Amino acid sequence: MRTPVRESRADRSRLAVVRLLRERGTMSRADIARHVGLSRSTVSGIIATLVADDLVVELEAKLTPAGGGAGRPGAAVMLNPASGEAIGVDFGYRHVHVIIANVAHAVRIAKSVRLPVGYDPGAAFDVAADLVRGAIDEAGTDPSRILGVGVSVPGPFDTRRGVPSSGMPSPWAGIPVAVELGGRLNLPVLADGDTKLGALAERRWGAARGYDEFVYMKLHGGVGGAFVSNGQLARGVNGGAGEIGHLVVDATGPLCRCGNRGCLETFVGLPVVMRALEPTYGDRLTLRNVITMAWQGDRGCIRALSDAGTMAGRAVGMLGNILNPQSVIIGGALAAAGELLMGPLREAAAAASLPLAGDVLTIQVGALGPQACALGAVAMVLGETDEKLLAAMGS
Amino acid sequence: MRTPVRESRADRSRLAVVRLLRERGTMSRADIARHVGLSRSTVSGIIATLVADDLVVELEAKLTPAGGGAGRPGAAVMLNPASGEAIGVDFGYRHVHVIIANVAHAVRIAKSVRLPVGYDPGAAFDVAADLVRGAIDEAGTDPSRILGVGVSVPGPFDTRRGVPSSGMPSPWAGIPVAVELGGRLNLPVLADGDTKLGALAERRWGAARGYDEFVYMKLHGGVGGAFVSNGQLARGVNGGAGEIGHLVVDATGPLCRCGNRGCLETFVGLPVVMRALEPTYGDRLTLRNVITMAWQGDRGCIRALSDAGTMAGRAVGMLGNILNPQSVIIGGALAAAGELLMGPLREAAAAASLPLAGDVLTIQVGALGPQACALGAVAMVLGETDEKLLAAMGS
DNA sequence: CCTATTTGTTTGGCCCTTGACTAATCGCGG
DNA sequence: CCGCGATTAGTCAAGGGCCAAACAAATAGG
Repeated sequence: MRTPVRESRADRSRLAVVRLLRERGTMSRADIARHVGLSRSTVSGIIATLVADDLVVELEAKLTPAGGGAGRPGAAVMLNPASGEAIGVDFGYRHVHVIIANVAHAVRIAKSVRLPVGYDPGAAFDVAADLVRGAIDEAGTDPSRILGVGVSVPGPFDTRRGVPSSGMPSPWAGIPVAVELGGRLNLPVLADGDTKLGALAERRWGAARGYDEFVYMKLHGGVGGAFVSNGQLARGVNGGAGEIGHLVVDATGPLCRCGNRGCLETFVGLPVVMRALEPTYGDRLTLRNVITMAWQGDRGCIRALSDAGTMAGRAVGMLGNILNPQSVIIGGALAAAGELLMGPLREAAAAASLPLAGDVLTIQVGALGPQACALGAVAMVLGETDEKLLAAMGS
Repeated sequence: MRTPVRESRADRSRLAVVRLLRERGTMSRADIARHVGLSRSTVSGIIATLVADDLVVELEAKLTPAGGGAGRPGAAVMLNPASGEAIGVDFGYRHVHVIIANVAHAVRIAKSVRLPVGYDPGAAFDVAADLVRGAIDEAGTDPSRILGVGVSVPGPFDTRRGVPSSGMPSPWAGIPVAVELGGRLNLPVLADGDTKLGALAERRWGAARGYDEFVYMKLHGGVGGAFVSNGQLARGVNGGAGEIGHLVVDATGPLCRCGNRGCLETFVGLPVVMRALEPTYGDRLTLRNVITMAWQGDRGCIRALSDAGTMAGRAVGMLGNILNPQSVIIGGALAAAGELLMGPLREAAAAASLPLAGDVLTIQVGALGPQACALGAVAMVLGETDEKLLAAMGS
């Protein structure tokens, strides 16, 4: 019971080559052959057809051979940057981010608009659609060259049904995101959960490049995450895999809206951290303020960040013990606190880790910052669109 | 950098067919073609070569066509049971189990010997080797027809290095199991961790048949487990993935040898349960006694099992929330307590579950009982041996 | 009996690999 | 500086694996 679509071997090979080029940028034909598992001669043929279709260009630059020392240098080939662009939309905790990137995954435009906390998705679609149109204008891109729009939605996402999962009460639950935004933009739209896309982006272009076993942890308005094992993103049955916000880190802790006590989300997460500082500093505080004040030595801010780090670290330790990843990548707005957060986090994680897991585990800050999820959305579009692109060119 | 071994497409196709037949038993050619993704004509050819090599036999029995109603019935083909047998050895908490099964995965012999708790692996190898030789004699199997021996070792296993992982202090840590037993038996030996093999067996022949997202939880001397997601077993970097014995279920609980407080293993697990009953019942109690006494209404025994179930259920809830599996399978000796354990377990799991995860999660007792790990060892041998078998026959 | 449906087999043709060959570079010794 | 072996990249011809399409066989249902 495989995929019922009958795609020829040739098409799948072309697809594999394009995907590889997308991930690695420029490569020689021999390099491609090694990575994709085809022979050099076959790859040469495939590249020839791709060049004929203007999907791939050959550069003058020569690449040093694989052996390092001697050997004929390879001719660099890459995806033709002019062959298309993809748009990433990230509906965040209180922003919408939009980026446009070309098929070589170079970001050309990045825009952002602030939204009120707890905004209504319906209104946000309108804002996002305007933002996207503005970005397209600004980039001067012909709409026909846009391969698609990827959307990052907060919280878990049910990929099978194509809507945000309706577990916790959320304004996004059950909203057909792709349909809503697709209708407004008249472009193909794909959607997935923010943490899954963040992990995808960090794996392709960020701190988890080449990792097959890692955990992505997003410390933001809420707390979420994603697990990659055997090089594959775990989704679970409903898209709930990786959702670590309600992992219990202290069974005697405060009540959580989920009905348990001491969920990670009751200790970490933007609103919790800010509320802890509110009695002292009032409610006009931003996270950016807190971080700079902490760097300047403010004890309260330091403590708020360090407490969050400690509890997150406990969760990291537990996840490390049961998943044994090579790395845990910390993303989300709180990650901007750097060592103020990561120091206590690492310490707590080390204390909770078994030697088996802890000895190999590295804990890193994500490399893509606030753009991670939007970049993941772009990556999703580029990955999913390859097939259509090739099919269209096949004529 | 794929696998450097160059195996021809033809070999891989043959392998896929054999693997499928191993999993499903008897099938028609058309059925195989659908499942393995090849065309009917190609499968016919492959089956012809396998029949010529005596690896596959065609039965007189006819199978009803896929459409249900009309259509020519298919000819049933299956692996030739006479083409080989595999041996599974399970080093348990205080037993060694040995089984012999043929390539159609029918168990022909099952033997078991008791060992002292905390036995020395060196001595256990001798016992196991004797047991295996005895089983071979009893089965009247020609040693040349034995494809290999699979060994199940307690605790995590580092597949890359081929030895039990050396995280917690364990008499098994670092022992080259395959070499030790292979030297004594002069047969090819493969080894892996007990929980990984238990999960493999439950997935192939037991309660998790066809599941691509599930958690296996072994409640035995220690507490361990395994995660399957996207149809693949998670191993992590060191084979530590799935090791849930030190998942913290109560941060204020008793100290654990790992240095944390309230690990699952401090509440569940055979020694803990028995020790709780020791003041009242003395130390001559066996788990079997406890279970029968509990069924007869003994409040102490009921409570001991129910307490274990409750704590295990908390862990199940947490794992369900972060992994979102379709099922959690409970194996190990404690699972024999049935509803006495599972009732409280299910209740605690339900209380801790988020709706997103809990609504789809089923919690079941493993179907293979104490043979699970030995059967997994057999499955491993059969799976790994296919390649050699085909290579040898290719001549 | 006839149609619809599915299975198993046969045949021409495409995709891919193997092996050999040429091209291009590095490192070495002279 | 030049020549030469070693090594790698890219291309070309021969052959094998696999598929699609057509066909024969076998059954259910009307």
